[in-house]
Amino acid sequence: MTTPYNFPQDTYASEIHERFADLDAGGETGVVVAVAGRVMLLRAQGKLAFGTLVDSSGDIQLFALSAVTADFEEFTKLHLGDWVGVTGEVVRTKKGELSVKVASWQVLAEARHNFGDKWAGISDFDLRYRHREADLWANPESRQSLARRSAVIRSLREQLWERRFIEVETPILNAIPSGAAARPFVTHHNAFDVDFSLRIAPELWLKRLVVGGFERIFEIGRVFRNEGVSPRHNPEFTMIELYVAYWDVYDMMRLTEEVCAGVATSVLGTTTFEYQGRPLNFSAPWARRSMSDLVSEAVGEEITVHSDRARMATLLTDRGVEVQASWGTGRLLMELFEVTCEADLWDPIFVTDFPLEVSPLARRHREDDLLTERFEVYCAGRELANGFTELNDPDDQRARFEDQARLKAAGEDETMEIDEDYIKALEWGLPPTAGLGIGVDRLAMLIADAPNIREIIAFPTLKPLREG
RNA sequence: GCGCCGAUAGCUCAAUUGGCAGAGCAUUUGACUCUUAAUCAACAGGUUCCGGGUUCAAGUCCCGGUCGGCGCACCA
Repeated sequence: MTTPYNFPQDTYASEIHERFADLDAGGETGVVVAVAGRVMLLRAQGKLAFGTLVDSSGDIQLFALSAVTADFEEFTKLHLGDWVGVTGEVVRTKKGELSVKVASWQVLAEARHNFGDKWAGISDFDLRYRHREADLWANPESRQSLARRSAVIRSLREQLWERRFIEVETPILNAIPSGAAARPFVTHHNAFDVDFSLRIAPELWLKRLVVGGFERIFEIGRVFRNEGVSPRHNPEFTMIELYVAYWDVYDMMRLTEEVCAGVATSVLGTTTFEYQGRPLNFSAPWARRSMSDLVSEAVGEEITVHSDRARMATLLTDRGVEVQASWGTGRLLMELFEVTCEADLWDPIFVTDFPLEVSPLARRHREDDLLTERFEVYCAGRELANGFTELNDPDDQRARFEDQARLKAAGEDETMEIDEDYIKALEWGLPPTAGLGIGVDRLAMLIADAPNIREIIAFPTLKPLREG
């Protein structure tokens, strides 16, 4: 079948509804429009036919008559899902349905597969994710989820632009993956004959740009972590990281709650909304609690990084966690937090004062040597963001990397590698700086009320089907 | 990677205790000048995810595998 190379569409379904809302049943307008979309319903009835044309804005009825419509017989044989371009007058039928009275029409593209049951659509997860294009068309809520994701990212950019941030890009191919504790994907560069890792975080590169003089920067980009999938984890996901010179973690907390609340306002028009049937309040300011406060409350006794290690280990063992010999009180505190608190945190909250032991890139707390000026935001029982006053002392940074190396030697799987280039960058002078990372997919999940991260990723990572 | 659950027509789903594999929609054919998930009539549509096994008989029971969902782990 030869199909046209273009079609002079001049309006959308929703525009027709807005413009001719007042037209009476049986009324004519004399206005000829050219609309395009897919035919999703078709009711042929002898010498009349009614179709429902769906475009990106909504739907409009097509009203075809054998006396008026070119190639009427063929029109009645259109398949559901076919793209058509239609030209005709806007009328309202006797029964009151606003319609385009089809004068001429053409198939723009055939649909050789159907879009599922016209009532139930497509619900099989495997089919939906492997052929997302069909899911997106068949299930408007899928399209809405992705549209909301897009609106979230747009809002983030706009709010940062308003605050004089500039957007930058840093390498995805890295000789040394760093900036987080995670296993990387490894790939190979042929010309250099060397292996590169896909980035697990852009963090170190971004701070090097601050050293270079960019005082307010952000990057929105894909990061890759070689780990399992879950309703909240995709091996490649989108992260926004931003850095502000001269700020500390407390300045960054204010920005975090403002920007996230701003996203909710611009996408949903409110900072109070429902996530999975439960009210969620994004209104700033957000609660702030130290990790040790939360843990102490949960276990019913005072626990801090200065607590007795054996006691903390016992508390963890009682809760079924296998305690490693290499863990200090900092790691134990965080493990306790994860076991006793994380899942119960619903409205966004800054969990502050992270142990130094688990925060190799964050600056030492000004009031406690075993803590850092680091927070993580938890919301709906999961981590949403991570921020801190950046460690800008090259000597301390070297010592932290060396601690990581010791952990690796002690058998820890995921630790940071010593990055000499990064230490050298710090030696050129990183001003006091605060940094923030937000999991964009997770933020989008909350805003789009998506139960599963795959819903807000256009093409989530799937296991390929094996041959045979 | 481990555990639980699932996979039946293009789509959405049925199928009693192990007893001839079905419906609606879509497709095909026909009727119909105001339909709204149009209606009516008819035809067609199956490697019951794949491979073994038990049985007179397997969609159903058993074993192995594939993919997916959820939980755990890994990870944030």
